[in-house]
Order: sequence, then structure tokens, then C-alpha cells
Amino acid sequence: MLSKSTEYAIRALVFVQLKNWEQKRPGVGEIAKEIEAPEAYTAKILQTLTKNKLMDSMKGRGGGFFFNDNQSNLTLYEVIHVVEGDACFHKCGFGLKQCNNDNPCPLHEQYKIVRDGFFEIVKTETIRSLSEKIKQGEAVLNRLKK
Amino acid sequence: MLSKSTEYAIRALVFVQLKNWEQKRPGVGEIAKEIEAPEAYTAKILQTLTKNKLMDSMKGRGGGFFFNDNQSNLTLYEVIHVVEGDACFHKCGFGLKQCNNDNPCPLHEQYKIVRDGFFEIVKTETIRSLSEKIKQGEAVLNRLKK
DNA sequence: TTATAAAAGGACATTGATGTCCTTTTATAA
DNA sequence: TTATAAAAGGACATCAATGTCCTTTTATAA
Ligand code: FES
Ligand code: FES
Repeated sequence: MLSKSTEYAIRALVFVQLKNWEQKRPGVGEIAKEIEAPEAYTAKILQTLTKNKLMDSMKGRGGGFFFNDNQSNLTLYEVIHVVEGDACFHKCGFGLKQCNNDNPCPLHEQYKIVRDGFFEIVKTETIRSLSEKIKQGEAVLNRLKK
Repeated sequence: MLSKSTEYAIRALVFVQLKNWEQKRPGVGEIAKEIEAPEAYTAKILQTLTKNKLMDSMKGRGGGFFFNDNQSNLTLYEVIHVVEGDACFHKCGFGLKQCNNDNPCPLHEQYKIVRDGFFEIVKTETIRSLSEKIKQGEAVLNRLKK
């Protein structure tokens, strides 16, 4: 399971993408409200994302968050990697110090399949691909009452 | 990913099963050492397990932990349920308040497959099935140097 | 019957994830 | 040029998971 911070990060990035498509650059307050996260905490997460160049930002009047052309097609994996690290893709499901094909724990064969399946998802899906589903009305960004 | 407590619990139960097959009832110290967990913390987890009747114990000289006949074929799911709850089998992978087939988040279709796959594993595998693999030498319980 | 060994249980400590608040920096509008 | 609005950043607060310590209860061996 992803950490709360990572979930916030992904939803924030998707919202920024959607807004960017409308030629807008949302700010912390607007983003926090949309993703239903505390504003100050959201600010920290956005800071991490921009510091790691997953997204860009502008200070001052009319500022906000946005993607530049280098940052299109950001995979979920890259976000996870930056926000919580990628331990979950290597970890032994049974709790051994390292997962090891040649000296497996009794869950290894089955666990590896789900773990690798999740890895495949986050390497394939991008902020853009998720945003497109939402734009097309095939999925939702939040459960806020209209 | 399972919590550390759950991992300790599962490995502890497997060790108890293996020892029971040798007509022995291990104590906290022996269990903690085998699963490479702090002794006092292990004691707490074992307490939770016995309080919830996943395992039995005897106090006093010659005491220790063991399974009785009602407790054979304990699924990993039951252990997870008792130790950390089963939120991870229901949670939305994108962080929405609830996962909902009819109003899906943009990760829903793919995530559900992985989540349900893991659920299937923990509903199928039991403390006994894992222990058997170890007994047969097909898998290991720890990475302790011999 | 008593000493001992073991689990049970209560209280507290540490740590990392999450969350808050306030100050500093910077870009823009007036 | 100055006031303002916005992100960046530092310091601190809270909470749950993890971990520790000590006392109480209980079963058994001597
Ligand atoms: S060794 Fe446990 S999952 Fe690979
Ligand atoms: S709604 Fe997100 S996983 Fe089902």
C-alpha cells in the first residue's frame, strides 16, 4: 500500500495536469482543497516534487504549479520513488531481510507475482494517462459532493 | 505491504508449527531469536495472537506456545485481520475515501487485480502450508547464518 | 509446599509519518 | 518602486507503529 504522502502527491500532480490543460496554474490552497489534504502538508509535498523536478512552480503573483515539456509523461513509479522510496518493489513479503530467488521464503513465488504486477502498473501508468481518464469522464479525482 | 508486526506474527506462527511437529512448545525467547525480532515486542504480538485464539499457550515451567486441533489450518488472512486489520484489501489505491466499482478512480481497474490477487494468496495460504514448504526444504524461515 | 520458570499485562520510550505554524524569498501588479 | 500574493523553507507538534521494562499471574518440578 502506498503511503498517504504518495497518494496526495499523485492526486496533486493529476490535478495540476488537468488545470494545465485549461491553461491554469493552481496554487497550494486550490490543490489541497481538491485532493482533500491539509494545506500546509500539501505544501511540503509539492515542495518535494518541485525540488526533485517532477513538476515546476512559479513564485509571486499569478504563480502556481505546472508541468513544463520535459516533465510530460511522468510515471507513477517516479513519483513513488521520490516521495516514499521504492522499498515496496524489492521487499520480501514474508519479512526476510532481502528477497532472494535462490533462497526463497515460503511466500516468494506467489508474492513476487503481485509485487511485480504492481510494479508493472506504476511503470506503465503516468500522471498524464490517469489525467486523461478523468478528462474523458472514465474516472474521478475525488469524492467531493458537487 | 504488511506491517512489521504482521510479518513477525506470521513468522512466529510458522516457527511454532514447525516446533510443534517436533513435539515441542517454544517460548518467547526462542521464538524472538528465530524470527529476529525484539523479545519484548515479540511477547506482545504473541499475546495478541493467543488472546484472539489463533494459537494457544501455557504458563509456568515447561510452558510455551502451541496449536491445538481447532487451530490447524489458520489462513494468513486471519492473522492479518487480527494483527493489522484488513483495510488493505478494501482501500482505494489512489487514496480515495472508498473504493467503488461504479465510480472508480483512474487506477481502479488495474489496482483491483493486484489487490484481489494478494487477497487470494492470503486466503489460500495457511500457517501450515508455509510450514510444510519449509519442512520440505523448499523455502526458508530466516536468513540466519548457520 | 515452595521455588522457579514461563506467559500476561501495564506503563512508558522511541521513531517515523503526518500535520501545523511562522518566516523568508521572489515575482508581479499597481 | 512598492505592496501584495505566492512558493520555499525551517522549526515544531501530534499520532500511530514499534520497541522496552517491570510487575503480576500461573503452572510445574523439586
Ligand atoms: S524471499 Fe520472500 S518474497 Fe522473495
Ligand atoms: S476506486 Fe480507487 S481502487 Fe477502486
